[in-house]
Formats: sequence, structure tokens, C-alpha cells
Amino acid sequence: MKHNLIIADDHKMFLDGLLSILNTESSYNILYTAKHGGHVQKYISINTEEKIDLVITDVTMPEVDGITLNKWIKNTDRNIKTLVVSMHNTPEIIDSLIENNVDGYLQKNAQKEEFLKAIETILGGEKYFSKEIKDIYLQNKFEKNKEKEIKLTKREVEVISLIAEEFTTQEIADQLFLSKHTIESYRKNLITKLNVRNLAGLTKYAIKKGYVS
Amino acid sequence: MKHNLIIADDHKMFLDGLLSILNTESSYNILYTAKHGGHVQKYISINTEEKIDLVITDVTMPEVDGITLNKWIKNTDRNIKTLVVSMHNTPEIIDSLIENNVDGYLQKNAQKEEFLKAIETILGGEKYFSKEIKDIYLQNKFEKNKEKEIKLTKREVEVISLIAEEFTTQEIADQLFLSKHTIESYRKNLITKLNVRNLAGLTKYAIKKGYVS
DNA sequence: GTATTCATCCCCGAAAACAGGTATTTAAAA
DNA sequence: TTTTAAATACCTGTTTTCGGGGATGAATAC
Repeated sequence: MKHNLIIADDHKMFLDGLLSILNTESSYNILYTAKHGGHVQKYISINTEEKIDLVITDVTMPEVDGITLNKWIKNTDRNIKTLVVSMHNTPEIIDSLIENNVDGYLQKNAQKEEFLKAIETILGGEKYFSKEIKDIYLQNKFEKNKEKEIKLTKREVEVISLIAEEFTTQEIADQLFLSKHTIESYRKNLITKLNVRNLAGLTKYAIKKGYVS
Repeated sequence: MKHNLIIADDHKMFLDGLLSILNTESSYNILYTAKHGGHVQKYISINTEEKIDLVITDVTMPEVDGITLNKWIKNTDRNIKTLVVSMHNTPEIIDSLIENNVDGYLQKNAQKEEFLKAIETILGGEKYFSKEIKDIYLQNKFEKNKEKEIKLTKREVEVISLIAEEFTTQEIADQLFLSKHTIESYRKNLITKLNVRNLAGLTKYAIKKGYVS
């Protein structure tokens, strides 16, 4: 049984290349090609009865881009797979697409073999991402996690250290020549910032970080 | 200049042996021998002007024993050295004597050479204890320290663990199916027992002991 | 040059912790 | 068997923490 494909890309050259690859394979039936996402949306909306297996789309297109198109398709209940093919691969684009359940992502400079493999994989129900894309995605994820790493200011470290050394708010205020309200604020902020519940949590954090022994 | 000695021992055989050893040394002058401590006390009390350098005494004697005698001698201002010689060496006896500033302690089965060495050492102003006695004393000290080590009961460990896991008193009570008053008691006892000031201290202890990570 | 972060200070009310006891029952140890 | 230790529970206060706000000046970053 043939699979029905739709292709959206505003670069004629790339579109032709892709078509020539797909035409060597007898199992793919190109239903429709479009220059931007809006056309694809319209086509899908009209042909409600037609089985559409896969939409291959570029990211950068006039009017309705690939990101929007993918999101739109995944919001239908038609079980249409999506394969995004792009020239520029920013982490933001990849992130957004994966967040919206895209089925695959390739760079445009991919080889014929990889295109066919990606399409096959996706039609088989699995996801396909090129190695480069996976790397970009993960690298970005790690960096974001790093950003999420809680950074305490000098003062906060001072305060949490003294807290873990069993001093009360008032005592810490006296030692640092600050108002007790200030220390209270620090304690409160630390509890929120470090996502703990109380002194015990603060103390554990301080020990883990080596602020106290 | 000869040193003046007094010997107290209710075992004639040992007394004779000791005398024979000391008589081979021309520098010791045996002032007096007694069968129990009371006689020594009386002798010392009466002869206030006489220089008495050393009292060698047994521990187990009728009426006034060696421990009492040592204590009594050390309470005078006569600077009289004491050497205790005993058959049975319990840590309690050794402890008590050292506590009361005894100058030496030997086992009765010591060799002639050790006796002489002990006496010389003591008369020279230093303390002398046989190796065995030192070992018994230290071993006992270590054990007592171990006893002093704070031991938490099973329940206390449970409670301090939960405290360090940032649960409140009420939450811990609920988890252990106990009254919140009970947990409050535990928290309070722990603070006292572990000599800390607050939750932070309890948490640090729990971490050090590996109750939480 | 404006937005954000840092350091600082303040208020309030509820909840929890802290300090200082006492008391009962049970189990273990001396 | 008497004493001691452990586990449990309660009472009365005071202090501290916690969670929710808001505010301001100075420095830093974009």
C-alpha cells in the first residue's frame, strides 16, 4: 500500500530534488506540493477523507512557516506525521518543534539515503532526527539546565552559612550589622530559591556546597 | 643522702621480699613497716619533723586500705611520694589512685629491677606505672569515652532522620502515628542530647551519621 | 538608558520551634 | 526485685520561622 505524502517548500530547487528522490521509490505517492504552510493547511482541511501519511516541510516559508504548520497538523486528529527539513537549525526551532511532537527533523544537506531512511522510520511509527540535530538539541538542553543551576549571591552564601552554623536570625543580623528583617528576607529568599522547606533544607544545601562542615 | 621509706603491707612474705630487695641498696632507709594504713597514718602524724620520702603500700589491707592511705597522704602538705603495689588491678582502683595523685603503681609480680626502677623514678620526682597498669588505665578510659558517646535510640534516629528530611513535627507525628507532643519531646531531647541549638544542628548531626543525604 | 539584579529594610499573621518542665507504661538491666 | 532506660504524652510560655506581601537605592547588564 502506497503512502501519501505532502511536501511544503518555497525553494523550487530543493523541492525538485526531493521529488526526484521520492519518485525513484514506487511506494510514495506525492499528493500535493506547496510553497508555504497555508496551502497545506487548506489542502488538509478540504480533503478530510483522504489518508495523508506524512507532511515534509521546510521551516522558513512565507506566511505560514514550518513551525506553525507542524503545530497545526499535530492539533488535528488526523494522525499525520511531520518531517521538518531545514537549512538553519537553531536550538529554539528544534526545541519548539520537539515540544510540538514533530516526527522528524533533517538538515537540508542530508544525503538521499538519510532522507529515505528518515521517511521510512517515521512512516514506521518512530521518530527520526539526524545526529547533528540530536546534538544541538541535547547541547541546548544541558546549557539550559546549567542556567537553571541556582546561583547564590555572596551575601546569600554568608547568610546560609551562618544559618547552618545554628545561629538565629537575630544573631546573624548582629554579626553582619544588618537589620533582622534583612536576614529574614534572605532566609525566605533562600528557601524559595533552593526549593527547600525549612532550616533543615538550608542546612543540607550548605553542607552539600561545603559552606559548613 | 639516704631516702626515708615506709612500707605498708599485711602480707608478711611480700613485705620480707621487698625489704630484702631494698636492703641490697644502701641508699634506702626503712623508717617503718606497717600491717595496715592506719598505722602509717599514725606514724606520719606523730613524726611531723621527720623527712618521709616515700610510702610503699598495698591496696588491700584491713581497716585502712591503700586507696584511703594514698588519699590521706596526698592531703597532707608533707610532700610524701606514694607507690602502690597490688595483686588485683581493677580499673576502678587505678582510676581512683591516679585521681588522687598517686606517684606510682606496680603489680606485685613485678621483678626486682622494676621495683628499684619505680622507686628511683618516683624519688626523682617523676611518676612510675608499669606497662600493664598503663594499659589497663587507658583501656578503661577509652571505654568510658565510648560510653560517653551519644547513643540515640531507634525512635530517636527515626525522628531525627525525618526532621533532617524537612518534615515538620506534625508531619512526623502523622507518619509515625504518634502525638505531636511526643515528637516535640523527641526533638527537644535530641537538641539537649546532641548539644546543638536548633534544627540546623540536628540536620548536621543526621548528615554526619548518614541518616540522611 | 532602561531593565534587571543585588542588597537592603519593613510589615503582618500563622505556624512551628524552642525551653522548661511533668507523667505513665513498659521493657530491660542490675 | 528494685532500678533504670525507653517510648509515649501533655502543659505553658516565649521566640523563631515561614509565607505572603511591598519598597528603595545602587550597581550591572542588555
